[in-house]
Amino acid sequence: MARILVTSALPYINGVKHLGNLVGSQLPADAYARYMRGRGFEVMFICATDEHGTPAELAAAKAGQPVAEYCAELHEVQKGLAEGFGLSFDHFGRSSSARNRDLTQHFAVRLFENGYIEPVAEQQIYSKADGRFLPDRYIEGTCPNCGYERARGDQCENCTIQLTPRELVSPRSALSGATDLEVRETRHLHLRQSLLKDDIDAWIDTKTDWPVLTTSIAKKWLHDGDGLQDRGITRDLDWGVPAQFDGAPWSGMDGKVFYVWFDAPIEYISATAEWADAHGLGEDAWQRWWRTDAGADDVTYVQFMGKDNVPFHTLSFPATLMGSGEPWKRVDYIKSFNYLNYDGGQFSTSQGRGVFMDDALELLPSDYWRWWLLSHAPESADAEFTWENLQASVNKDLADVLGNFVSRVTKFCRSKFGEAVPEGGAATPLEAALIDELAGRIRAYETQMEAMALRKAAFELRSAWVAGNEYLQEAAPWATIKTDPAQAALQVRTGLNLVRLYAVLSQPFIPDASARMMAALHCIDWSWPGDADVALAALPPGHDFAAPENLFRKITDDEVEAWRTRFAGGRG
RNA sequence: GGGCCCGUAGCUCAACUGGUUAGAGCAGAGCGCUCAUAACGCUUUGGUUGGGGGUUCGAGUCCCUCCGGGCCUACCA
Repeated sequence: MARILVTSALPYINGVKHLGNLVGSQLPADAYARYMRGRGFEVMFICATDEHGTPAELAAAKAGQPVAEYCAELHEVQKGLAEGFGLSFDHFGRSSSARNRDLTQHFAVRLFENGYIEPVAEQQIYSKADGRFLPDRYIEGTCPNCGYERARGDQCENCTIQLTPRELVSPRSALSGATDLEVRETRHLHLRQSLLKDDIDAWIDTKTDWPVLTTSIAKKWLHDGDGLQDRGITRDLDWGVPAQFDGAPWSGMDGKVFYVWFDAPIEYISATAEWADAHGLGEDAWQRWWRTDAGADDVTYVQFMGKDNVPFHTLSFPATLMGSGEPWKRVDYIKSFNYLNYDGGQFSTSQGRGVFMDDALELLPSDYWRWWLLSHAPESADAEFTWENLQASVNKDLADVLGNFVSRVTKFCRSKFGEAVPEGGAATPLEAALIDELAGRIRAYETQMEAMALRKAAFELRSAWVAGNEYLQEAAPWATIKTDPAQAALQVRTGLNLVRLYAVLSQPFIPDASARMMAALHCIDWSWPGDADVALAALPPGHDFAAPENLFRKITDDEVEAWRTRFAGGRG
């Protein structure tokens, strides 16, 4: 049977992620992975923290911690939050792992041997006061074009002109404000992706089913200006995968590390190896997911990411894999997302604007967030988070349509028949119509989930919930029971089976609620509904259950008001 | 500057390669039900598809233009 490999873009290490980050990669990847597992596929769902790079060093310095310690701590924080949101990773790794160091160095050697890496001498700005080379955007100065005094070394935010640090008037370090900057010559390794441009271009051309967002970004980079450019893949930092190591076929890279965007995607592979290590499995256990010479040919590989990550996943990472000359599995589908905005503006990590993962779990159970985020995922355009919208979705969809359905069925049964599935009655055209309706919804839901169309899948799921309420209203067992108790029993039995069906279908979106529904039904049968009529007979007469407490509470107007004020800006 | 995306009902969104009268959910109005979390069901009011021009038997969909919003532009990740 085909296997599904799912990776989520790696969340960066420098702090708790906001809901926009979550909905752009990890959460939809989780829903997809859960769905595929539910359908019976063998799934490997991989994520990790992305721990290298300048921002990590700066965040550690700000926290007054050694960078390794800082990353270890934040990794645990992010891991805990992922669990809190029910993200069902098979492994949540770290790009700073030994596995990733070894594999990153391995790829670099292979690329060098094949002529896709070369050392290049560059001039860079060194800050003596900071004791380090400064990336262009960490240099500030006055824009030579418009006179804006806080222009960055790569671009002036005021007049948008492209700059180099040496063009800035009175340049200074954005870190310390130091002005004793000097130009130093330094050598770096470059990934010669320009040599692979045509191969990548041809490969992208075969991906006609990818989102426009994905391919248009890739094509832009491939064809804009002089086409795909070579890229420096080393940096003058302490924290990262060392670029000089035993067996390196070059010299002079002492004190340098690989660029974070070189090693981060490799961590997808390394994290799978970390998974194998953690389970005491051999090399073949992870290689069958990644090496086409070790069985990965029947793997379908899907990546989830925000649109800002697309260039690295469509160009530089494929270039790394292709240039290695080794049989690595390449991505089959890239699902990319637009941005989620917060109440009329952008979520901002630096400004603390918006709702962050830790805040969210403090306010409401994860299912509430999962439902809103997934049913409003920014698939076709940027989407907007508002508290009113969250309130409306949670109260109406979860509490009223689904939660109340479970409540009315289980409590009615308890009061009239006791807490066991009642026996008797025979199906009528009413049940046949319900089955028809559900069969259509289930097939549509499958189609949308397989296409990773989360909003549409959520709509089909909700429609299936609504069908239960429509059925109950028409069947009206509270009236039937007065004249035909056996028929009322059939209607209630149908309702109880609908609860189980909803638990199975809803699990990718609201796993905790699904688990509670199944627990209340004393049921462990999570089998996917192939035929709706079979699915509605899963719980036989006599099967006992326990009517659950309300599955969802409602969000009050007072809470909405309080939260809007609290999260307007200036977090912590 | 260049490129890409978007603009559809009060709100959030649909509408396969152009094809009947532009559809849902929420909000609003009316009716019904009373098992259930004052929940549910049925009916219903809202649109000159951002403006203008063009192609076509036919345009939300294609072309031009203008307005508005967003993203990217390679050293943040």
